[in-house]
Parts: sequence; C-alpha cells; structure tokens
Amino acid sequence: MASFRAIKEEMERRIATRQWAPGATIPAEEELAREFGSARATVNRALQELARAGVVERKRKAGTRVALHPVREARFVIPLVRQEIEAEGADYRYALLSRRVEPAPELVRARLGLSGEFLHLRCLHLADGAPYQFEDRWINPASVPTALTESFAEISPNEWLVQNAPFSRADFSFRAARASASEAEILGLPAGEAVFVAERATFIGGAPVTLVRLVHPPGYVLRTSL
Amino acid sequence: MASFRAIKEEMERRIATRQWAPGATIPAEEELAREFGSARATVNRALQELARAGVVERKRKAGTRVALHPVREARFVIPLVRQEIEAEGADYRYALLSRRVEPAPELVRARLGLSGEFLHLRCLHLADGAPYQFEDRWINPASVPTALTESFAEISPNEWLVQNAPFSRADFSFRAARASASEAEILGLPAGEAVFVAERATFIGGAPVTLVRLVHPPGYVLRTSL
DNA sequence: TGACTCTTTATGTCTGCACATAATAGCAAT
DNA sequence: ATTGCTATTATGTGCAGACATAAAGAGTCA
Repeated sequence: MASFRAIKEEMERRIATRQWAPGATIPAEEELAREFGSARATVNRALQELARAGVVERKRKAGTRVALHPVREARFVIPLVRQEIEAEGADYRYALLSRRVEPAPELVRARLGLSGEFLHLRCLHLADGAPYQFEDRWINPASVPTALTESFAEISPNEWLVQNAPFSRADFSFRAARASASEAEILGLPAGEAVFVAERATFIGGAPVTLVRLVHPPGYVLRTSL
Repeated sequence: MASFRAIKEEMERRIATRQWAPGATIPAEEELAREFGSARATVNRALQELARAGVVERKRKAGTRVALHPVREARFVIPLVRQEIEAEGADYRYALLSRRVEPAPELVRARLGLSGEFLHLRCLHLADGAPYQFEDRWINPASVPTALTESFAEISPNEWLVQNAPFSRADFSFRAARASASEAEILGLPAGEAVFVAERATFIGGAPVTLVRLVHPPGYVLRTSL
C-alpha cells in the first residue's frame, strides 16, 4: 500500500462500508501512515483529495471526520460550443445575427453592476444546419477594448473571448423557460416551447467582462458525472 | 516566493498577461524551481493545481503548456432539497404521494442497466406551502434492501438515502421540458409549462442504487460560480 | 520505408524530515 | 461563571533527494 491512490481508495471503501461511519473522526495522519506503511505526506495527499471532494471534513487540531451530509459537489466542463458540437460528430456553423454598440437594458446593467454602452452581439450556432444555441451577449468595452475593432463575422465571440479576454471569476445560472417570440423564430421553434437557458457573467478583478445568455432548443441536455 | 499558492498566483498572472501565451510551453519544473527559489515539489504542486483547473496541460516528457482552450470547469453542489429550501428562509414540507414495488419501465431499466422489481416512490417537496420539487424515484432493492422496510411517510427518500445508501459514482443530467399532465397537476401548473428537470443515477461499485427524476416549476434556477 | 528498440528527459510520486499555523483544552486571573 | 492567556496537537506546507513512468526522439534492423 504505497500509492496515495490506493490509500485514497481504501479510505473510500471504509467510508462506503461504514467501517468509518458518517460524522465519526478517523485516525490521525500519523497513525494512518503507520498502518499503511507509508509517509505521512502520502496519507495527507489522499486525505486532501477526499476533503476537496467533500467526502471528509478536516480541521486543524480537531482532526478529520467523515462528512455527515456528503455535500458532494459535481463538476461540469464549460466547453466551447464548437467543440461541444464537433464532439458529437456534427458539422458546426456560426452566424452573426446582429452587432451593435448600445446602452444595456436595466437587467444587464444590474447583473454586471455597471451602466454605459456595451457591445451587443446576437448570434446563432448550428449543428448539422439545425439551430443548436442562440447566443445573446453583452461585452464591456472598458475591459475588452479590442472587441470594438473585431467584426465577429467569422469567429464567434465565444472563441474570440477565450483567446482575448481572461477572466478571474464567473457566475453561472441554468433554468428552464418558455421561448420568447423572437427566440422561437431564431431557433425555428413554436412560440412558448420549453428552452434550456444558461447564463454566464464573467469578471476580471472585479470589473465585468461579459454577460451572455445561451438558449438551447428542447432536446438539449447538460450532463456531468462524479 | 516560498508558498505554492504564491507560485500558483504568479503563474496565473503570467498566463493572464500573456507573458505565457496560450499554447506555449512553459519552463520545466526544475527551472521554475530555480527561478522561484523553491523546491521542485512546490512548483509541482502549483502546476498540478493549475492542470486540474484546466489552465495548463501537462504531459510527461512533453512538458507543460498553457491550455489553448481553457476548458474551465465549474463545480456545483448537490444539496439536500430541504437544506436548499431552508437556506432561502422558507418553510420546508414533504409529502409522499405513492410508494409501490413494481417492475421498472423500459426507460428506467435502460438507465440503470438492470431489470426486475424496484421500489418506486413519488413525492413532493414544498417551500412555504408551494410545490418546489416533484421527485420520482426508483430504488434498487438489491443494493438497498433496508429501503423495503422503510415507509418514507415522514422522511424523504432523499435524506434517507444519504444516510443509508453510499454510492461511488453518479450521473447527472439537466434539461428543460414541458410538464406532463400529471406533473403539471402535482406542481399546480398549467399543462405544458416549461419545467427544469434534473436526473440523477447513482451506483455503488457498478451496481445501480437509485434513479431519480426531479422536476422544478418555472422560476427555479440552478446557480454556481467559479 | 517502416517497424522496432533504446535512450533521454520531464513529469509523477514517495520518503523523511522540518517548521508553520490554527484550534482546542486547560489553567489562571478577574 | 466569564474572560483571556498558553501549551498542546493535528493538519498544512516546505525541502531535498530518490525512483517510477510515460513519451519523444534517435538509432537499428529488416
């Protein structure tokens, strides 16, 4: 039992089988190191990973205990739409619908905590010719001045921003909604159809970078596993 | 510059400022260790964390390079419904709608990779008296035999399973859908309303534990940040 | 040319040791 | 009993050195 992976797995097994019950304190690192015949650093690494995954809770001096409510957290990746589509073996196409510099509506201002003029882009991502995602984006020119000189006719703001606008924080939200008249028309759906809406706001050091609303037609599924 | 955190931050800065451009290979661990005046292990830890976050890509022998497409990944927590509701300051209530042991429909069997009889529970979670989440759950009695002796009249399967049925793997999916007639009735919505549907399948060492479909009325938002 | 083996090298991981830090528990003073 | 200091202790992190492993690249042979 040398590898921290093996140790981690053994610990997971003990927790799963309730040999280490929820809420119970488990032996100290030193003791476990002795038991597994490894260095304390190795046990530490295994425990740190378990703690990061939310399986155990650790506090200095207090020791390590099995999480009472395994507030497991799942991760999901935020891929580029293009990659997402191409990964399914479909043909990707992009179309810019509109590009304007204009003051943002109240809702956008509130979300970004900023008023003034923004670059407003509306575009459509297609998979095998069918609408896959409608993108409605506001870019803060103060954070990304070079965006104003980009036409976005060929490259989607999604990809352009990834290459040109680093961010330090992002807020995500997901919801179900009924398609508005214009969204339904763009996506080729009957009005009022149930659409999956993802919203993402990014910031760089406190300053807003971009706010985007992504609308997917029915059939879209966001998946992840743990 | 001793701490791996400081080193990590400095590296993030260099990437954000394009001092280390996307796609470029960055200096080897040994060299960086010399530059930062630290041990290689410390640089290694910083780089490992960056790699896990998707900021850089590492391959043995090939070296470390700044990720071309920062496939950032976000995490979201999977709380107990009760905690979710109480965290909003609302009053939580639970109601069991039905409890039956019966063969699962084809769709469920396919998802769990198993046929036979399951414990089928349907219940409703309310926030301040209003429907918050409709839960439609199938439990595999082979993996959780004690579930058959539990009435679930008072405690929701959600909470009971957390305490009694460990799992090692989980698949999640999220989508928008139109409420079926029965779902609409249960949630007190007009038929065809857009609902947010979360589905979760859990397994313990390859054997299916439970499959649950959670339906939320409009207004529900799944949030996370990074 | 192409398939194979060998060497080289960067990352991956472990060890043993040391010191830092946070948090508890006990003691002391009020 | 309450407050505040202090010693103790488990975890957090650092270092130097070692070996493991994967993969690229060179060299070899058919």
